[in-house]
Amino acid sequence: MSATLVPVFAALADQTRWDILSRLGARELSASALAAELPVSRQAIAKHLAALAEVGLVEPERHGREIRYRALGARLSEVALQLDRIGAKWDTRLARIRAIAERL
Amino acid sequence: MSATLVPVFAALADQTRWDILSRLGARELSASALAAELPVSRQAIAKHLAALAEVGLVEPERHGREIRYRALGARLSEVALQLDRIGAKWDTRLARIRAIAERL
DNA sequence: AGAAACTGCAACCGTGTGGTTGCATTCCGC
DNA sequence: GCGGAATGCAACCACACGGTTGCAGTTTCT
Repeated sequence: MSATLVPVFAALADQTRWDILSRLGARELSASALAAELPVSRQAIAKHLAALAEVGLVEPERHGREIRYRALGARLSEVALQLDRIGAKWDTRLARIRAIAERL
Repeated sequence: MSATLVPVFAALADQTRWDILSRLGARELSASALAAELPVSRQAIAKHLAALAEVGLVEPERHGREIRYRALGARLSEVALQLDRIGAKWDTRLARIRAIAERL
């Protein structure tokens, strides 16, 4: 059910990737451009972008000789929806148990 | 802004922890009880439960000589809401840029 | 055509972490 | 009170992963 979610969370469980995502959320940038703004090497950025693209959080687009990436908010919202559903399910379960307990 | 979210995603980026969470979503269980259902040792489960409790996804409750845990769906939904907000912000940014581009 | 700039690939390193085993400890029940 | 069943703590291990450096391959602009 949520097995496919784990890789997405793995991708989101890193501060550097959030630094990247927040910048890509504002405007499209290449790996080199990101490396100029962040305190890590371009190759590290490239790995992060590959990881983010793997789970659909980011999308590459050739633009001349550089490749710009953009953050996909729709994908993030999609994950958020699944999370919310799971959380809601847990709570309804508990609510049911509480109701039974009160009846006794 | 989202700095406080990273530890939560780190907690969610593990299949075993999802196995634990899905069981705790159905009913409260102790570490030993979970260890009986999952193919890992009790101590491993205890570590996972500590990690999950650390980010508020799970809550312990003494019940006799055992400690039962329950999954907190509200916390998960809270995270989902923050995620959705961030995703929406990215998309509005892009929409604004597209609007400007079309005007030119 | 050639130089500059950007991307891609590979090897390597240190650390964080999921997992284990072993033992100490606490607490219920007979 | 004592034995058993639960948790807690510590040391240890293997592997994944974030990061680096170095070099090769492409594409563009003059």
